[in-house]
Amino acid sequence: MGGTTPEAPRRDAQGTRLMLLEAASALFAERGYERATVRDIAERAGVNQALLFRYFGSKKALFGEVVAHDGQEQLHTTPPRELFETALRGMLGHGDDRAREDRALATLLRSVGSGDEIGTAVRGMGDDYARVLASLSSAEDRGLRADLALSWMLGIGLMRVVVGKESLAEADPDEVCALVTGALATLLEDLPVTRFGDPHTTRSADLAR
Amino acid sequence: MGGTTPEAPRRDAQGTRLMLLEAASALFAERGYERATVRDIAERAGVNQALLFRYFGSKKALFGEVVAHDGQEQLHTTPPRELFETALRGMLGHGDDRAREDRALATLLRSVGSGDEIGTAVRGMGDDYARVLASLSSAEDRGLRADLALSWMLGIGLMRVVVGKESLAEADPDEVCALVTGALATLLEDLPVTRFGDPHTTRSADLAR
DNA sequence: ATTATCTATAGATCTATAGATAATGC
DNA sequence: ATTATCTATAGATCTATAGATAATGC
Repeated sequence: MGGTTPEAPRRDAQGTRLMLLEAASALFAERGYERATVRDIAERAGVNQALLFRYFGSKKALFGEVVAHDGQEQLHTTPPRELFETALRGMLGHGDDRAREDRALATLLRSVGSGDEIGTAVRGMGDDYARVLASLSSAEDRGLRADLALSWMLGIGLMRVVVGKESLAEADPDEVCALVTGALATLLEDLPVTRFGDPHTTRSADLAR
Repeated sequence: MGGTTPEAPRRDAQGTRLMLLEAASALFAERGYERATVRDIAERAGVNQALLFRYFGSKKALFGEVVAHDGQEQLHTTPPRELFETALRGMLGHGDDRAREDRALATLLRSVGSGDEIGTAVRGMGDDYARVLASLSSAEDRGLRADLALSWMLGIGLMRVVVGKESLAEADPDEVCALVTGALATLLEDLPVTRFGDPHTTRSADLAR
């Protein structure tokens, strides 16, 4: 996390912007919109908090950029068929070594109930995920089925990341994936089912990172 | 909702306490812990905000009482086998005519990410639900399976109540129940499966209220 | 007299801005 | 000279408390 400081010049608007974006991405995912204060974000980025407003205008605008960027990143780097399992494994992984792509849904979760405008920003990301998942079914109600699958993933993230339920936190991610994808096979017929202990399907998502 | 004002005496500590509890229950479910301010709660109860601190000590303590009470109410009035579908239908119902029992999980959802102490208060309720659901399976990993089922219910509530996804909001509750309980049949073998259009299973939960 | 209720306000945040300071590029 | 960065602070909340006011019971 810290080792890649790119030896930036002392005055670099573009670099400072990126530092703020990265710090905001991490803190929003960690604490949600409201509890991540602009002062905390600026401090983590190593700059003064006034710069946040200079470069992004407002806290809300910064949040919008973070959500859009992080969400798109995971969507664009993951094949549709693997999206569900990749995102699910991102949720099941440990909070500390969470990669940037995996923050997107955690940010959504932790920012729930932070006002309507935030909800709107967050809804766009959910829509993008649901659209991809809907392509995995040919049923007439595939939109509903995709939303149900996404709901499950978010619910698991909710229990794991936010509520901190032990049985989910300590469970073998392979076993969780197997149970979930097995049950979901009736909903999304084109979803690859993780078989418990199958080295190919269980590894492919990990390698994709 | 409003019509049952019991013509209370003008000075009634016990009555005021209950008014505050009811107002807090509604507002916490509507906005979550942080966005429901003590002033809003007091105003809704029709009393001065200082009384909230007199009768409950702190906002956190009030939240704890609300969560404990509302959660227990639904758990005690619903048979285990019907708990999942009843709670799920409570999530799918409209926000306005939400009954008191159905607020419990909505409160949990909207208060996500509101600090560790709130998370702890809320975790207790989740544990109670999970314990009941675990009794519906005889598998060795029934704890995990129950948590996964609860996760799904919360995730659906998240999409429906908080994110406001249309396809879930507008979908026929019967159809949603059928899809979910069908997929969950592999997880909790003792869960009654809602068949689409079956008058008995689809009504029983509604009558239970 | 007791005590439920209200007034007034302390004290702690948090977002956002105006304007001063200082590091760079010419 | 330009502009990235920082200082200082306005202005808006929100929780919580101390003490005044007023409605009840004896």
